[in-house]
Amino acid sequence: MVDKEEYRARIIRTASRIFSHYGFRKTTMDEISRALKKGKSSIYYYFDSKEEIFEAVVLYEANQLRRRLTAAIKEVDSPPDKLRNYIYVRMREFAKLSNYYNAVFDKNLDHYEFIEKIRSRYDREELAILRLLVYVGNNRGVFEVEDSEYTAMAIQTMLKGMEVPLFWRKREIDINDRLEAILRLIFNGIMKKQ
Amino acid sequence: MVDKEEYRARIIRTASRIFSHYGFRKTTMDEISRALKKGKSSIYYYFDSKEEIFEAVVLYEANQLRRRLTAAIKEVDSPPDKLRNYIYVRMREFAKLSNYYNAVFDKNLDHYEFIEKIRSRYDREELAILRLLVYVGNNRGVFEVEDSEYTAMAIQTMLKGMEVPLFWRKREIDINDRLEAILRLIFNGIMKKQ
DNA sequence: AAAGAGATGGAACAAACGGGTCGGATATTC
DNA sequence: GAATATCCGACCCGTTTGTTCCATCTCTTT
Repeated sequence: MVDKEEYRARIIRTASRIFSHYGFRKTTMDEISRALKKGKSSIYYYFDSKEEIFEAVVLYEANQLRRRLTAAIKEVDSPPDKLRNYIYVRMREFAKLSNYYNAVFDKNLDHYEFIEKIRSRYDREELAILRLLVYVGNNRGVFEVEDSEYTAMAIQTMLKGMEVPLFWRKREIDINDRLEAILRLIFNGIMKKQ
Repeated sequence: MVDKEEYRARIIRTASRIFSHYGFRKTTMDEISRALKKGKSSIYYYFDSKEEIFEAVVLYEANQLRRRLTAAIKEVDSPPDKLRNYIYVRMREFAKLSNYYNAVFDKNLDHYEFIEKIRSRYDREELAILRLLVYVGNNRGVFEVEDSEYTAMAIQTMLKGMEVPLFWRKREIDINDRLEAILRLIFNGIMKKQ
């Protein structure tokens, strides 16, 4: 009763590890159960289907992502450092998550409208974070922008733009260069000239 | 005629990329052919079976490994640096190769005696490299050991010991700590005290 | 342009795989 | 020892996948 929820969590963590490596399609229930040292059918006592596990995993990963991003921001104090940290961690984490995306875009993406939900909620949250960062930096006089809201949206657009090659290209070419370039662009366009 | 061999090489490189990510079992012929932008059946004009491709890939990777290891040694001059470089690169490359191993140990390992051949040949080569490294270091007075041969064997044993958690454990715990510890051990047991 | 070798891919197939079900075994709780 | 919670072996059946066959296509060579 009590530890049923705990066991669900354990399944989620284990499945997450395997999903993130092989994607949804290539991960089998047999593998998950073997990793848990349980019979395949036992898993169905905790979850109704493979997809349900996947949903739970995606939700779990989304929360992890949120945790890490907020941690990255709290780690440093100045707004530019916060922003840089945020972008770095975001890149790193999204790269790790790319297997989920590949899994989703493999085929039949119709079944995964729940991801869109998570996604759009995350978008709103991210925008709020960016807006706050820009706003505070502006107040402290280290940034100098007209409108925090629209600047935050512009930054988010760039970040989203960086996801595309991350999720669609095979060869991981120049990701770091690209990251540096975008950071330079953001900061040179945002930092107060003196 | 001429470029048939070239095309085989291209298939090997492409298949290698996919195999190294998903292992033998989870990699499908369809994936390989799609990555090559060819029909699935066309591949069979160049290779007789999936296993034959896999064999070619393993051979190819073994050669790559050799190349990188010798390069790592040539990169620096002093024997301790050479040894450290060698071990670092060995670790890194073996970690990358772990998927091949997982593929092999998945099931039916009986079919893969050709890997044992490659492996034992590689063992002999590695021992020769280590022996030479220790020997030269000894001559230059930076190492101080009784017998190069047996010292080299001891080092090789340690390195092999490090493969075990790499290939069998799920969570990649403390690999770097372990590496550092082993490096310290080797050097403190080997460096000339002054 | 005919012939023929080199190369390609669509379609079909048998075998294996894999998600999910079911009935019962085993453990735990009361 | 009944009741309940948890686990699993065996099975089902639609799908996947390695491989083959054969019709086509491309490009020399004659």
